[in-house]
Amino acid sequence: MKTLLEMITAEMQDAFRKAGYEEELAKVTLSNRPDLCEYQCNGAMAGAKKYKKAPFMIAEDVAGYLKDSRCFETVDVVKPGFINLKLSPVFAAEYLNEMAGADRLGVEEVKNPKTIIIDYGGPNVAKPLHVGHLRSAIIGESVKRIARFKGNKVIGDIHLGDWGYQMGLIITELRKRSPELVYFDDSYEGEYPEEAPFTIGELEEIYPTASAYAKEHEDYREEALHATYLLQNGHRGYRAIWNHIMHVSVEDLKKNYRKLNVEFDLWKGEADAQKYIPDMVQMLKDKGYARYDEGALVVDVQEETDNKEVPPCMILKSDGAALYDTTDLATLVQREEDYHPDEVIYVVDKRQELHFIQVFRCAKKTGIVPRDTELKFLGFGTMNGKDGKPFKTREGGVMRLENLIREIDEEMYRKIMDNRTVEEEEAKRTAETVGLAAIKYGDLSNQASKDYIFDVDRFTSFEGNTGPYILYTIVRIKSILNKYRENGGAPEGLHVLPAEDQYEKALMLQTLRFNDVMETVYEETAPHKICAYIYELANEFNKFYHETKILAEEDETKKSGYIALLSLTKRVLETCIDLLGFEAPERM
RNA sequence: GCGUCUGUAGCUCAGUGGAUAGAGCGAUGCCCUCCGGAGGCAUGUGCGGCGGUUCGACUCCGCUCAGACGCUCCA
Repeated sequence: MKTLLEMITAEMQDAFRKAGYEEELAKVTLSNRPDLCEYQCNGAMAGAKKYKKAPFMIAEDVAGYLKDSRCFETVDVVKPGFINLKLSPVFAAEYLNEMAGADRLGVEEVKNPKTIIIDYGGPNVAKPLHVGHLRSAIIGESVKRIARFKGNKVIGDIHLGDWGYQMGLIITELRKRSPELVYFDDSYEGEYPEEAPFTIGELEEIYPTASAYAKEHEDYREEALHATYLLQNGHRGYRAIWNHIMHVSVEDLKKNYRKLNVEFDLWKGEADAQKYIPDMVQMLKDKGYARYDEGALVVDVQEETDNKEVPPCMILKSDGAALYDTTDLATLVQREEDYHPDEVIYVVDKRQELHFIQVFRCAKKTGIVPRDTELKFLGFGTMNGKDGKPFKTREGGVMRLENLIREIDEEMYRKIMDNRTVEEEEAKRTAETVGLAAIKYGDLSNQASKDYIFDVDRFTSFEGNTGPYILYTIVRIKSILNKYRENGGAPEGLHVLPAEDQYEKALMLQTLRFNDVMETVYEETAPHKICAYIYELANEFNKFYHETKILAEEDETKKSGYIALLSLTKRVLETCIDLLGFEAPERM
């Protein structure tokens, strides 16, 4: 179904046309003066110059043709030339009922569904997830759900960092500690053990140790680099270790992402792109895109319109090794072969923007992806602590994701136990549900591209613009609907009735906005606008709730209208939080 | 040095070229306290600065100040 703005804009266009003005002026927006009206059109002012006519006159002409519209209760022309609109309560109720009966609450799918790949600029294997990985997971998951909701085919690829120097480091450190392992015996020709010679815990300790050691010891570093080289060139034993590392790491990663309610369709990584590199490099050379610069193979991506220098895209180092430019390009080759995506969205730290500009340009220029493939960079800002500096543990180290989640869950658990007496088991589960909402909402309610301050106290609060507040509102509605059911009522199939007071109308108007909000959210890839919307919606509900006796209403018809409105509000809220990537408990 | 991004209330953040720039937290004082005491009202402070475009600018453009970040062989 059409969004509300589309419907009333159509009415407005009709009126502009009938009054002899061009339709383009007939843009209707949400009012910024709720005391005066609900929706407004400012087109008369914009048209004043063109028609050499006072805006007020134009507005009056147009308003004359709106008097009979079924959409509006009032149409006022004000001061310079504003056309102020109030929605007809009957029309609003009709719209809401239509929403309630439609698929996806009336949100239309896109006309031409796209195949979209989301690249989460993945974590490195063998390193624990830390807070830096939180944002790409949370934002990517939400963007994925939003795009799917609009009818696109979306493929999420974690895109692991599984092929670089860190692998060489781990192998080297492992060799130093246990040189007797068969992987290091070059004469060994048998099968390698199925069991990995380390646990995830050990792995997580090995990497930082090796990394630190290599910085201090040049020969060790050389060895690690050589091990990396051997691995990448098919050393049997190293390849076996690599398989172990992957297996152990991925299992652990899956466990952690499951806790975040984040899912990937693909667990590809840099290693998967390797086999595409040689042909790609050859192509770049053959077609004359690549040139040698100080021994390195590069592709120029500078464009005439640039007002700054854009360094060339580096394909091979002077020693012949591939780099991350190379891998990202080869990954695009692979994706083109496997999925032929219409769009690839990279949800990565915004500091990588220049790198992706280079890769995108190179991919387009050299035909690795077709011209009309959209390559989007969705850069997110840094998650800072309360001091405004990058988030750290109290000791100043990198905060592990598990610990952060545990901290939040414990805080939620305390609050839930304080509040009311629930079984410990339920409180624990609820704490996890609410805790996740607190984290995700805290992150997503900020614009993705900006740095933000992660404030545990604020995010876990049940008051204000927080996840828990939204969940509380949903739980409250659920509770009312359950009571209604217990008293023999059936919330299903009821109809919303025209609003009779301002609180009911306000709640209806806010609920109505859902489709328009989703339009904007999708077009702008802006999950934070969902947050802003449901916060307002929750507020409107709570005001309505406070002013209205719902279950105690004696007029059964009226009561059924309230229940229908609450059911719909609940569905809108639940749909929205699902798009944000979390859910509401039954009680809290 | 060059470039990108950010700058809105004491703090954390919204804000679609339009009318009187909004929330939350914190502060002060009230009200409600009933289907879940996570509710409502009132008071106070603000668009970094200077110009320009426009009938109209937090929003677009230029300059300037401040902060963050990035600038070929690590990702």
